[in-house]
Amino acid sequence: MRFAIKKDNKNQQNIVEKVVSLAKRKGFVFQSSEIYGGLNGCWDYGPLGVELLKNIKEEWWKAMTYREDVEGLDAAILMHPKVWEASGHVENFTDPMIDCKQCKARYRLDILSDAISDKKKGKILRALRESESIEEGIKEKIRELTRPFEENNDKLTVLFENSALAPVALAETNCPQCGTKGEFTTPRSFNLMFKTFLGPVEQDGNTIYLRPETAQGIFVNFLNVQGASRQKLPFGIAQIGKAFRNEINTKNFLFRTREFEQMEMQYFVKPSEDDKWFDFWKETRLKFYTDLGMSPDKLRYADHPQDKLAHYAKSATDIEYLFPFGWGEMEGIHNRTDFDLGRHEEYSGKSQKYFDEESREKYIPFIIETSAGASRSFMAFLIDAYHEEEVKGENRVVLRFHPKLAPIKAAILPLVNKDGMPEIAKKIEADLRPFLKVFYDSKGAVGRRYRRQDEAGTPYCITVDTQTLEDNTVTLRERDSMEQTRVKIDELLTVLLEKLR
RNA sequence: GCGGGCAUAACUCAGUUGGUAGAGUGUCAGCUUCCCAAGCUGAAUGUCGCGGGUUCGAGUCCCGUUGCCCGCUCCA
Repeated sequence: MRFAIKKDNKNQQNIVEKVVSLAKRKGFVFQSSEIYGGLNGCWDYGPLGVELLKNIKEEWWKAMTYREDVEGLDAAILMHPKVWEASGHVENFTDPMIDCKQCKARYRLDILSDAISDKKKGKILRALRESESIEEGIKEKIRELTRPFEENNDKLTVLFENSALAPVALAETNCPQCGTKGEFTTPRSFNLMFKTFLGPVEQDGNTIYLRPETAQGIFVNFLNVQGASRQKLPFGIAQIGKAFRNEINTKNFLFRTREFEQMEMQYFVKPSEDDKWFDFWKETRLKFYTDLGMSPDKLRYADHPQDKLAHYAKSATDIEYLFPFGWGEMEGIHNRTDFDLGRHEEYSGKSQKYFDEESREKYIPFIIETSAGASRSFMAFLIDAYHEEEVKGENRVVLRFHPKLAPIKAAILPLVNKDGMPEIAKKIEADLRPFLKVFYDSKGAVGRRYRRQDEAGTPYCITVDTQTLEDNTVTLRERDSMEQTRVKIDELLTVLLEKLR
């Protein structure tokens, strides 16, 4: 999750702006709830966008589940609250944080509380009790909460833990770094998980979360899938789905959003074979992007240094793409060891061990995770495809998608709107439509229609012309080279299916 | 969360010291058109992001708010 910024790159930044503008105009991406002023960090996929996204997911799904050793899964977004305790998400992301307005230092509230001496806490308490600017109701609350700790200032942490009292207590507290008194922002929880309630009543006991990652749905189903599919180690479980993180900041168009889609595959291996499979998937996953036409020189691995690893990981690598704003993570490959299954065994009380027939041993498998961002890949494929070039003094904008990813596979165009050409073109459209996403366009000069398709990334245009009337052939115009060949109408589907592979 | 910039038609933008909202592109209808966006004719579209305020009068000035972009912070 690192993010390198490339400075002084106005030109490159322009490309994001151009792509965002094109994305809206052509119907790839719209801002969520735009007519109401937009919703921070949320985006909608339009007609072309949803096709591109679907194609990316489909290629990923094939790359994964068409293997004999990977099974598919689609787990619920809502999961038992204990899952997030076991995963560490509850523990690691519920800390209220505050900033000193003066020196901008940021503190976890409990750590700030620890940094204040017991004597000082007692002083704060006295100040609060005597203060004339505090409402009687809050004073009563202070007395009620602190009465049990009158003899023991150490327990006065409660002043900072209670959400009603914390702002009052902070007003009497000095910043440990700069010493300024009471200049803190209001405490806010930085837990990244979206909360909601199961059932109609909003109360503490029924709090549940929107999943912040899809991985846990796979972990808790490990033995279900293994048993049902009769897979033996090593094998994987693949899943595509939405995940939600209540990010503090959203950023860079689709790069950091609060709602996003993941394409995750968790590969379960013998503990001794973890390094081997980590390397295997690292290599395999990079190839996925280059096979779909992404520029190899804009892709790289970014290994996480050993001392910066997440609590669950033994080793980790990101596959990064060189976005116009710098290198950014598209996919993470992690060796999660036996951490996740071990924790779920501990928290659920259900054994998560796998019985290895060969060695006659029972053990918790290690997990190699490949976790790709569908939304981020979408953005990378879109930006990577974007090209501007000069053709006869004109600027041509063309999206050079790999044919497998192109939203529209072919456009059918009558050269002119007469002499029976539209009728023939309509017939071709009807014949192709059951097999391919095609588009019919007869409006304006043919050159203009070609350019419209270039902007949509359509790899082929089929043009019905005078010669068609004579010999039943059509012009097949290729997007990138703009070259034209003639193809018999009868052979069109076969030729296209071959070219689009 | 902090600091800075921006917000006018679908897109890119203009709009002088406050005085009835514009251009280009695109879109649509018709004509024209035999291969790479600029032919002809016509048409539609904006409570100038939203909410207040100042003023006889606000796209323009002030305050707030939302969104986008940049930097910092954050990103198990």
